[in-house]
Amino acid sequence: MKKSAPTIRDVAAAAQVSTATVSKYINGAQRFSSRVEAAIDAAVVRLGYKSNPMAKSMITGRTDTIGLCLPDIANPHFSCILQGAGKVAAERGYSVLLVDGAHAPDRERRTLEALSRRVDGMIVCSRLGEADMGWMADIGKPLVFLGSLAELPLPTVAGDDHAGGGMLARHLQMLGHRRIAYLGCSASRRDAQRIGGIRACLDAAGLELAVFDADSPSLAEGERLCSSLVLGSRRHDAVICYNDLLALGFMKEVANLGLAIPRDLSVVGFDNIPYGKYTTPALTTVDLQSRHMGATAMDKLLALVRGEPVERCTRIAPRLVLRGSTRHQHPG
Amino acid sequence: MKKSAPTIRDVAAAAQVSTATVSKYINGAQRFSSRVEAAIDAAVVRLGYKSNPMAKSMITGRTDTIGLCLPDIANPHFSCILQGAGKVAAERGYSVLLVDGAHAPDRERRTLEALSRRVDGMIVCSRLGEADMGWMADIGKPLVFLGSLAELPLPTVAGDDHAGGGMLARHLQMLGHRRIAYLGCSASRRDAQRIGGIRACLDAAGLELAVFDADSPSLAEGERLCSSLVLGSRRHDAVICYNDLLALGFMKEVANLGLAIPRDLSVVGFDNIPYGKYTTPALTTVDLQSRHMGATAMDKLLALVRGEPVERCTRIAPRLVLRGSTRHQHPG
DNA sequence: CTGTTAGCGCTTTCAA
DNA sequence: TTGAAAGCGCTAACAG
Repeated sequence: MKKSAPTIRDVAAAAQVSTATVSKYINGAQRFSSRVEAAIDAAVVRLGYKSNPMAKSMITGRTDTIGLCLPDIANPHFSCILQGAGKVAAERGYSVLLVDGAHAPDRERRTLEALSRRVDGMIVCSRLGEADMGWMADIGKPLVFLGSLAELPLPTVAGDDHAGGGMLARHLQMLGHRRIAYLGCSASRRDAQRIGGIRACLDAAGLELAVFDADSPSLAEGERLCSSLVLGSRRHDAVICYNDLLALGFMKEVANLGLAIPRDLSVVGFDNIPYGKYTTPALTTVDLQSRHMGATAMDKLLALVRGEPVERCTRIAPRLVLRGSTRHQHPG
Repeated sequence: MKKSAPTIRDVAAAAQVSTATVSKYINGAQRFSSRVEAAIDAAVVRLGYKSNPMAKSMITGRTDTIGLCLPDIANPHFSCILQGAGKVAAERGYSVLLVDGAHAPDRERRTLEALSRRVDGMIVCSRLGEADMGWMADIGKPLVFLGSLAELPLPTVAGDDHAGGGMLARHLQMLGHRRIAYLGCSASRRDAQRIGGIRACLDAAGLELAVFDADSPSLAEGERLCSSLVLGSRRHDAVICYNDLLALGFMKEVANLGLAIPRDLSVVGFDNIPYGKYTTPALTTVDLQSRHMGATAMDKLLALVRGEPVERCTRIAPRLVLRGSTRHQHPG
């Protein structure tokens, strides 16, 4: 019976070499005579030696782990980002330490500062306002921010929300819609940019935009707010939702209210989550390329970790995905 | 300018006490005279001292991190499990190291063995057959398996797939369906149990079950296989899908083929992912209580980590959720 | 090519 | 109530 897991010292003793030799050989830092290498290999196998990653990390300062902080993992947009980032990390031999911002939105800073000591770098998507984020720049580890920043000099990966909003607005406008509403979520950091893109387009055409605000960008909120947009005094003929979750909830309730999409109104969203394709009608949306966004962020962060230079802002071009929830021809 | 982050030694020097005192005080392991405590507090603040978690872990052997291995994070069933587990972990001061089994299904063992050295315990959901999982019992860290096991003496948390299948079958049968098909996925470990529960129920009623097999439990596979069930020689009047993803894809394609649910056939699934409620018609399904399952597994694992005794198998009772994709009365 | 020698930052007896 | 000292398992100079 062994007292505990074998250490590098046990291996060195068994192979009749020094611990330094074992260390270098194990880490592939150096080659040795075949006799020595064989002896080490044998000892490792016989003892069932496994290097202790904590001890190693303490010395090297590297953990081969990346922290990923997302505001809501249950939102498919974010699970896809996670999936993309996780795939790249796995390919490069990194693990992912996940933080669900929703669990402790109040002490996000403390959580992330603690996290920063356990990882080689981190990708952060936060609902915090930019003014409350200054500390991120001083976190002491490479950090990639998911989303666009006006002032903060952090490397970012972001979709173009302004452009996406514009695409949606233009599309609806070309379809003949004139009374457009926006079901937004001011708690989310990209809300303002999306609204900006929509307004820029609508203003040019002399159209108004009625804005409604959800408490959270969720299915339930989409349902809850539906009637106030649809049965309100002003009859909107198109609704742009902050994201697909809101849009899905909204569409469901529209049907409950006895109206039909796109006959009575068009509905569109943001994100292109997989489920928007499976509703009836399917949801027209802006594809933010979540998976690609996650992969790109991880790529960029790992470059940063290696000390390579990176461009500060990486933009991922959005794409309009046309489906049944918008009319495909001008209304009569 | 500092050469590097302050260590416990710097704090001890600044507070004029020994490192042992600082260590014990910081960890709350012991109280000291108020003069000493104040001096340490002051030094910590002034120096901005943060304990190095790696060094600590090396000594204590604890990492305050739990490993979570899931087969597909993009599947809402699993993101909900992750969410439930992550919430409990966060509440208890643990971090979650996530492994997406899909990224390296071939070398799952190596990945998890490496992971085991970095965590205090792990929750694993695997598509491996039970025969190829013996090593999990010897991983050397507390482990909770997500799913049921016939032989392996691992603590588990699982839904009752057999019962769930039975509920679905009985429901369809009571609705008057007689030509029932199962769209399964033999690559998934729970497929056999679900089919077993369905068969047990149908056999008793002298009904046949036609079984089809998808390559993966995904939206796309549901779409792909739809026509072969629906337009095949035998006209099934009800289809039980292995999970909601398959069901959603299937339902979409049924509509494309010009048939109507539930008029022409009923469709049901497993999991109760949030999106099943937002299709038209909404999907009748078995709620496996994913979030609760994740939370329960984390709870159990943390008890194990603390060395507390736990019951070996925790079952979570499934619940039938009736919605529009099944007829609510007997057919004419 | 291989080994010696210092520690990394922290906890933990054991003494005082 | 406090501290001295001995490492945890490993890597990183620096010798030879």
